[in-house]
Amino acid sequence: MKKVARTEIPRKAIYRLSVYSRCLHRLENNGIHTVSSEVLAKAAGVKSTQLRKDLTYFGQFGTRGLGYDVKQLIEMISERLGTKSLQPVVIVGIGNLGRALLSYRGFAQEGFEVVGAFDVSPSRCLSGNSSMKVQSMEELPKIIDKHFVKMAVLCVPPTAAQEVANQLIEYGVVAILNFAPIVLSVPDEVTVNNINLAMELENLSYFINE
Amino acid sequence: MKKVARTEIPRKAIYRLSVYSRCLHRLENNGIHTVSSEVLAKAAGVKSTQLRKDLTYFGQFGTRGLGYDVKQLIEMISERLGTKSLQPVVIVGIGNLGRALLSYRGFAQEGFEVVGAFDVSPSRCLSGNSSMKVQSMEELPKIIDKHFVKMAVLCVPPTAAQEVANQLIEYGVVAILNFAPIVLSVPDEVTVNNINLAMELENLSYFINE
DNA sequence: AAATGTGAAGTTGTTCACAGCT
DNA sequence: AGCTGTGAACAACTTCACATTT
Repeated sequence: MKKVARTEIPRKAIYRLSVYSRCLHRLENNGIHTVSSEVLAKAAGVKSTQLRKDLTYFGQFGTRGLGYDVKQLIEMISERLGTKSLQPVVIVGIGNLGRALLSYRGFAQEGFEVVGAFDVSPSRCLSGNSSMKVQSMEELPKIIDKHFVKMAVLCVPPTAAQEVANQLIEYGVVAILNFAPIVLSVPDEVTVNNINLAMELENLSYFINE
Repeated sequence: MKKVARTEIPRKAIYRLSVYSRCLHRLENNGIHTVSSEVLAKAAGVKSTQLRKDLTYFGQFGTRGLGYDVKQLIEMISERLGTKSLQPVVIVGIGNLGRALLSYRGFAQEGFEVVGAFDVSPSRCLSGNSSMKVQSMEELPKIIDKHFVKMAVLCVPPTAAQEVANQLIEYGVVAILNFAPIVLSVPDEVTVNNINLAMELENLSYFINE
């Protein structure tokens, strides 16, 4: 029975908030201080009515006849998304994908700090061009505790994914970005976002046939 | 006015087809030949009514009182998804992510063959543990032509993404898996699936706050 | 005049209830 | 009896139309 007030905000609206945020940053960099829903919506690839509706889920931020204050909207969104302060993240499973994510500069840019990289056999993982040391799974609880980690990126093989997820949750993680192609079963209070490359490709494949 | 009959199939249903397919393969490996919508739905993490509805978008495949023939359903789905034969794919932009995808074994497993890897400066890309040679962008049209490539994975920096997408489309690509965090504008007949790591993280971040 | 905010209408997707096979 | 297939009810999300504010 938690997130009562929040549940009524469509999940898709929250995704769009991220898009708006990116567009707003571009506008800000171009020295633009005020933007109408019409213009921002176009930049984000949505209808202006949808943008306005999305924003009203969180309050009223515009000035009628004028539009929205770019800086203020950015503030508001990053507050609502919880990206105002650096969010600590661990990456578990340093195979090809895990390694790529470790050296992905985007994390820091978007307000996430990778505070740990873990693998069952850390020695196997040539850490590549990343400076982060890969640690064994035994260190996981320590690091999660020390940095108050709430978020994990899961790149282990599908066979290990559920077990590792269970561990993460036990140690206090409440949000998992799951790259393993299986359906994780987790308690209600844990949020899982799945990224499944094979599924995306198969989906595209469908649309190729006419 | 194309895909008239297909447009009415919800895109989400097509994604779920991929999930069902994976579950069915697991069942098949366990020597199970027949499955009810109830059981398969549970494995896929959906309601049984939804599974049945999804399948009826494509026809009738079950036997009342009995269930579905596992093998036959697998056949049907792979046919509808267009994964019966190997689908050729090119990867453009061999940075960290591109390199990871190049050495990702999942592609072949799921019916996709990477027939080319491209980058503006191929020499920069230490091809890592993959055996595939990285080629310069000039080779792109040749390879697309030679292998009848319809699908591309786009891993270039956001500033280059639109331009490269335009090229791909010009050369005949009609489906793009886009990792660049921008909204690509493409003609109607081209399908784009976006994967945006930052957005997924931000989205999770929202759910961490209670 | 210009642009937001929002109830109501419309659209899309999901679940129910049950008829219809095997 | 058991389980699929499906029209109808329902729920979620999007778009419209317009009242409201600056």
